[in-house]
Parts: sequence; C-alpha cells; structure tokens
Amino acid sequence: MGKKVTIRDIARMAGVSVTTVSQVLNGKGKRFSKTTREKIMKLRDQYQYVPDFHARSLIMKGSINTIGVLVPNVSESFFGTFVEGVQQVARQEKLIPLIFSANREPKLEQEYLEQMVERSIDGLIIASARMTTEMINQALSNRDIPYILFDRNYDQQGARVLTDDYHGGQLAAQHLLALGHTKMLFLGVKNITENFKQRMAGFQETINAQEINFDEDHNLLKADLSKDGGYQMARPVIESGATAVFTANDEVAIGLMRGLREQGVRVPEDISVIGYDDIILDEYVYPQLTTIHQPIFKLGVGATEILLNKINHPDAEPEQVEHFPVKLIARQSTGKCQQN
Amino acid sequence: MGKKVTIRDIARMAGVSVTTVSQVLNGKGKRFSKTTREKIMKLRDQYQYVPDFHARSLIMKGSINTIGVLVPNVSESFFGTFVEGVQQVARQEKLIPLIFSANREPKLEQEYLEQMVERSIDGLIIASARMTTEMINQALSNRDIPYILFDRNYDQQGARVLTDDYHGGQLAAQHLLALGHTKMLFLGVKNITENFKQRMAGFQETINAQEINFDEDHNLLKADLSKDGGYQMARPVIESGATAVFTANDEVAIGLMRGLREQGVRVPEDISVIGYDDIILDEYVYPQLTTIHQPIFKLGVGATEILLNKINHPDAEPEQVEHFPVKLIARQSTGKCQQN
DNA sequence: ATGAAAGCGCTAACAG
DNA sequence: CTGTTAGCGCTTTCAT
Repeated sequence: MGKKVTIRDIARMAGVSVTTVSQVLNGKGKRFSKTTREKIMKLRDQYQYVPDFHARSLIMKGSINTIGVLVPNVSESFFGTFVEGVQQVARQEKLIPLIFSANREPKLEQEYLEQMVERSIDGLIIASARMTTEMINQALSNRDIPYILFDRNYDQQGARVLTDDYHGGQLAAQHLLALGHTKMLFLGVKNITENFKQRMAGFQETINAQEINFDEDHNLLKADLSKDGGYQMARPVIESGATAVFTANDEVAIGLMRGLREQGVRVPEDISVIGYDDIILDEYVYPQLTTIHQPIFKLGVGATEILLNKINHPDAEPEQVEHFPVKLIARQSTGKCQQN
Repeated sequence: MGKKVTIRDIARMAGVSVTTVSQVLNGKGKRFSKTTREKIMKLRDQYQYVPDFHARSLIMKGSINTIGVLVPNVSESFFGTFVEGVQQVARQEKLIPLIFSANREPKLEQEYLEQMVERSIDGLIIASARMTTEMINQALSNRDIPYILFDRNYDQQGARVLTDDYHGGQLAAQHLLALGHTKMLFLGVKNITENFKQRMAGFQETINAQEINFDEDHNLLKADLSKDGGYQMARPVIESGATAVFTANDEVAIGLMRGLREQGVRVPEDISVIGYDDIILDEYVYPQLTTIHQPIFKLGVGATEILLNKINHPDAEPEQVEHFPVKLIARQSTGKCQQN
C-alpha cells in the first residue's frame, strides 16, 4: 500500500547502486554475486517493485511494443471480432494493443490518433472509413509511424488488408439472380466509402449483365450504417416494390428484417434479404441471415501480422497488401422469387 | 517525415531556451514577448512538434489522466455499451480510456492489469467476475491506485456500481408467475458469481413464496455465458419440461431461443424465455426478448464518475456505492402458460 | 563484481 | 522578459 517504490529505494535498501539493481532485474546480472542478486530479488518481491513504464520507454524507445487499434465502434460485432484477431497475434508477440473506439466521430478519431502519437506507439491499425490518408498523416504529424489500413478506401496508399468487395457484390447478385429475382435493391449507406462502392459495383454490373435494369436512381437506397439505420428503411424498401435487397452490411440487414417484420412483410417469402460480413449474430436472428462472408477474425490477425512486419522491417518493399477471400453463405433470409 | 522533433530542436531553431518553449507551448507564456511566442508557435506547426507523452508523465505524475478499463469481452454488446458510457464521461473530463478486453482469461486479465500499473494509470474500472479483490490488489502490487468494481461480487470491498440483482430476479419471477407458469427454470452459468447468485435467489425465493417448488436440483441448469452457451442448452431445457426459463443474461437467452426454434419449440407458445440486461439486440431478435433492464450505458457513466471522484479525493469517505435501478421490459418472448 | 555519470524529453522553481 | 538548474525513474557506457 502506498507510494511508489523506485529502483533507488531498492538500491538503498540493498546497499548497492541503482545500476546493480537495474542490471539484476533485467536479467543482465550474471556478473553480480549470487548474494547480491538474491537480496535484490527478495527486496523486489517484498516491496512489489514494478518498473515505471514511462521512464523506461523514455530511454528504450521502440523496444517496448505497443500498438494502437482505432476502430469506429468496438461494440459492433464486426469490429469486436476484428479486435479479437488483433489481440491474438498481439499476445503471441508480446505486444500490448491499445484499443480506441472513436464512435465514427472524426474529431474523436483525430484526438485518439494524436494521443497515440504522443504515447510513441510503435504501430497503428486504423479502421476508419472516414479518414483520408492526408488526415491520418496529418494527425500522425507526418511521423513515420507504421500503420495499416482496414475496411476503407482502396485508392489510398499504405499497407493494408483487403477483401474483394467487388466480388462480394457479384456473389450477392448471382445468388439473387439464381433465385429468380429481378427487382433488386442495394441498401447502401449515406457516407459511401470505397468498400461499399465496390460492393455495389459488383452487384450492379452483374445484374446489368443479365439485361436487368439496375440504376442508382431506382435501385439504391441509403441507410445509416447500423441496425437502427436498417430498421428505419423498412418502409422505403417495401414501397420500392423490390423482391430482394442487398444491404451494406449485416447490421443494416438485421435492422431491416426487424422493420419488415413489424410491417407484416415476410422474409424471405415477400422480400429476400442478403447482408454482408457474416457476423456471429447472423445465425441467431430469425430468419438466419444469408450473407457474404468475410473472415473477420483472420483480417484482424492478418492486419496485425503485416503491421508487425512493417515495424520490424521499416525499409522493406513498398506496400504490402494482403487479400482475403469472401464467400456466399446461404441461409434462410433469401428464397425464390415468389412474384410473377 | 522522419525523426522526432524535440523541444530542444525547437528551442535551438528559435534561438531561445527550452524553458521558453515549454512555457509558451503550455500556455503559460504570457510573460514572453509576442514575437517570441509567435516564432515558437510557427516553428511548432512547421515541424509538427508533439510533446513526448512519456517524458511528460514522468514529471507531471497524476496530472495527465489515463484510466484503464478492463472488461471480459468488448465484443459483447453489454460491455460494448458499458464502455461507451465510460467513454462519454472520459471525453468530457479529458481522460483517455485505455480499453483492455481480456477474453475472460484470468491470466490475460492479470497481464493487462500489470501493464496498466506500469503505465502509471490514474484509475481503473474492472469488470471481471473472476478476479477476487486479493488477486486485484496483488496485480496492482498493492499500490493505491483507485479502482472501481463492476458487474461482480457483492461481498468484495471497494467502490462500485451495483444494480439490484436480487430484485431483478424477483421481477422475473413475478412476471412469469403472473402469466401462470409453475414449471420454471433458471438457466444459470457454470462459474457462478455473486450477481448471478442474487438473480437466482430473488427468482427462487419469490417462486417459493407462492408455494411452488423451485430447488436447485430440478430447476437449475448451467450454461456457458454466451450465445452459444444458451444454444447448447436448448435440448436440456426442453427435456426439463419447463414452460418458462429465466436466463443468466440476454446473450444466453438469445442462444437458447435459437436452439429452441431449431428443435421446433415455439417461443413463447411452448416455452417463455426471459433474459437479463436489455442489450440492444433484444429488439432485433424474433421474438423480441422480454428481459430485466439494466441501465448499461449509465452504469458506465456512473462507474467513471465514481472513479473520478476517487481519483480527485483519494482520502474521501470509505466506500462509495451507487445503486442503479432495474426494471422489467415485457416483450414477446414471454406469454401465458398454455399448459395445465 | 560493482558503481559513477550521463542522458532520454520534458517541466518547474528560481534567478536574473 | 528569459535562461539556469535540477530532476522525474530508468538504462547504459565506462571506469574501477
């Protein structure tokens, strides 16, 4: 209980110098007598000495590893799972992951980023669709802190993990097409970012290739990127007369399904719904959600591995990009088109 | 791009001393000439100088505020929402919350706790049912870092936020009783902790008071505290012949409902299900989940406020405990007992 | 086998 | 108005 015990206290009590204590405690004390070593160890245990992290990192720079993880919202299943992937690698590699959940607020994101810079973080995983590379570099004060991007714009530079969103969109379209749907909707998001654009492009082009009309004026609706966002769009979706809808992500899909149910619209009998991501929840909602699977956990693992690589080989090849596969998971929220 | 710019660099370039720069940059530079001030500011912007956090906190001790938040699992909606509550206060108060998600692994919890100590964190919010006060004090090296407990054992010491779990159990029982149920089950957890014990006690005693038998041998089943845990218990629940089940929390309830559905058992017609917590998901599952509401977000807010209080008045009254109300939210997963 | 001294980047008396 | 000095807690040459 009480004030902090410093290395100096230990040294004084042991009747040796701080150097000795430091060396012994860091396992570099082979050259000291056994007696001294044991005395120091005992004192440490007795007073529960813990080295001060700040003092330490002030000197040792990069040798202590902390990585920052900036996500829009930890409480979304998608990012929660992603973070778990990060943690797994972090743990193996003895890295401490600092998690910051910025609630999709650009100002907060900025603040947190700056915080991390001040804390001389060793690397950064940024999952934010909002920030541009410029904003990031700005917040990073143009320091060369390695970072990797996730779930965001393609056209940006920087190492990153990617999944083939375009292909995901294709898969969704093919699935719906195979079920006989012709009136399809893409329930996108208001602040569209490249990943969603790609999903829609894949979806749209696949459909158009079948001589079925799909254009942004009639077949695109926009929701907030959340369960509630999807929920709010139930009525517009119904009014559109579509028999199938492909949503920006699973959260939106789940919200939409709730809205449809409350409006007396059956899924998939009246309207088929297909989501994106394959979050855990998908199997627990009713009907179980058909979706495009992304290996979320692995994305977290992959992102961390690439980051580590960048940290350890700062001068390595230009940009590293890892691609992860997506696939269709057909469940019960999609079915044959009943209409016509 | 590149190496770190220190206060010394700025001083040299401005042709002044480090003191001057430090003072000016910290807004304590009223006494310096406007010219000097502007020169320094300009240099700072130009070289994007950011003070080193470690060097800073080495000197300034407590005046920079960082709080640690240890939760079992950020990706569970419950803790996600809780953390959001913490963040809200943190932001107002200019605190940086460091979030650690320990995955319910005691060893990891321990590790993270130690990490926080090293980082001379100013305070701690611990949501872990597993750790005892002793373990915590141990990990904290008996330092007097203020911490507050959440979602855990009652009999422990320490400031904390509490909700009336016993009353929650009572409410659940009353609700089910009013619906005419007589064969009720409590779907508890394997590693039972005080909060769950209380919920069950309130439930059990309310039922027993009605001359209805409820005892641990026949009316208690144990699941893992997760969706999957509830899911796994569907068959045992069915085989028990109960017409209503009260689950340890909503995650378990949602898993159970999925399991029941897959077994062809209807909720609430065949079996009523009532959960605990009132997580966001409850309104999105089908049927919508009846539950005991806890003000999760407010719990996060409250926990942080108490912690802050403790940090700022270390010598204040012994222990501060804040109680938050619980209430029944009747939705569609519970209904009149059809059997009899 | 051990310690003195320097210094990481910064702030804060205390002198001018 | 500005600079000197000391020192936070620690690691690390380099002597002894």
